[in-house]
Amino acid sequence: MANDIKMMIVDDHDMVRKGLKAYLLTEPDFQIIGEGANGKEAVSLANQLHPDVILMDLIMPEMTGIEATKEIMSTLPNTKIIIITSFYDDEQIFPAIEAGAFSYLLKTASADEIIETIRKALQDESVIEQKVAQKMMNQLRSKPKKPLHEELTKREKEVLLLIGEGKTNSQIAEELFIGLKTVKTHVSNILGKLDVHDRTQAAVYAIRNGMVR
Amino acid sequence: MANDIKMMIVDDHDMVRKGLKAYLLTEPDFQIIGEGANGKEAVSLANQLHPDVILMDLIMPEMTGIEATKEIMSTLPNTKIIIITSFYDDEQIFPAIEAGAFSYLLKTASADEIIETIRKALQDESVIEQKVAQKMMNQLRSKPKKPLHEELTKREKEVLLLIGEGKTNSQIAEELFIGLKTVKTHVSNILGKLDVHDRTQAAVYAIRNGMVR
DNA sequence: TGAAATTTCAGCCTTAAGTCGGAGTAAACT
DNA sequence: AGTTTACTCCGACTTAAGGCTGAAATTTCA
Repeated sequence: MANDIKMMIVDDHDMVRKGLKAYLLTEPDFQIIGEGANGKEAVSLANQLHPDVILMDLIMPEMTGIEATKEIMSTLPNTKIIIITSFYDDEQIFPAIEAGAFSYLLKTASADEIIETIRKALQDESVIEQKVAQKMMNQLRSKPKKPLHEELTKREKEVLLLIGEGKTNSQIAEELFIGLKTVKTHVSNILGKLDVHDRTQAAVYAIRNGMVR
Repeated sequence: MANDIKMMIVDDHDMVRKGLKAYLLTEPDFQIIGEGANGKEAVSLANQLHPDVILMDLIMPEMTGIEATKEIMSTLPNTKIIIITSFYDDEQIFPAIEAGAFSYLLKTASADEIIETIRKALQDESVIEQKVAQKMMNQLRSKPKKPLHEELTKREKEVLLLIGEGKTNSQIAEELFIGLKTVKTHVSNILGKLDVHDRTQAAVYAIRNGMVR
């Protein structure tokens, strides 16, 4: 029908797409016009099909949900993109919203929550899952100064990457062709910016935030 | 029916469970007798329901799939546990098999693959996804010496867990009510067994192998 | 062009981390 | 009973890590 809501589902797990479909097709006016398994597919499908709503996962091969969101928003800014991801990659929420995502749900959400989120999105109301919002608040409360992580410089990211691989300062110095003292300076700055107390915590942080691998 | 295959699905994402169900209920003799959202639920449900097959995710709150697998295998050793997890937590395969998992699939698997894997499991044939098997081979090739990790003792695992959270030796000592020297001894032994040179590498190892979180 | 940020490096100082060797106790296995 | 394994702890020693201060060269950007 003409008034049906046209939606796309983007997730690299076929069975998650099947599950979402099972959720959504209980609503008579919901129509699923396309499915994608990664960000690239999402972009090209969106440009062909012009969906009203896109349900999108974040972690996908080829192109992440965040990159895809950015691209889609640049050509189809009226599309409501709803991120549906797992509890374990929170922290991604700020980049996601910055990229243009409209709502942010967890995969643990119930059918009703998802359906409600979609309907609200069409009326320009954002939904951010309580758990995620809570985490946001905690993060903001615990370090009111730093914007989550004070942006690391390019060099600092390189150093952090090597820390996350378990390298020592002198190994890092060799690898980057700089002095040991310089590495120490970078490490000190990194620890300060990430608000952790030693390299091990920095490594944990780096891994948990997908800056390594 | 009496000859139906009784199955349980364990995953913390309701929509993944829905998707799997959609897959499985296309087979007339498949019967889903229970669903669980974490390892603890899996254990108690399994003890009540005695399923033939359990489809289990690895990363879950409360109790991981690996721990749950161990517990279930200790009381119901004839249960076929099939791990269905995402591409991003490979490396887990050795602990999973050690724990008693029978087959190991990725969430990207198709309906046919999953159904086939279940039928083979009932005939005592294991299935390990090709991509995963490939990674296994690579890992074995790169370190043929140690049996992947010389078994850590219970205490050592506790210590490693805390290292993986970025704790210092004295913090660990306090938390476990033991002396600093004792912690150092444990750390030294852990580093030796894991064949790494410092705690940061140990933390990375622990995270990558799912011993933390 | 001038200001600000980044990258590089130095010295000094403190402490956490890790190694080595030794040792006692309790529990588990043979 | 005897042996092994795990857990606990000690002392002495070496080194890597990290804090603090200061500073020069380079790049970036307004």
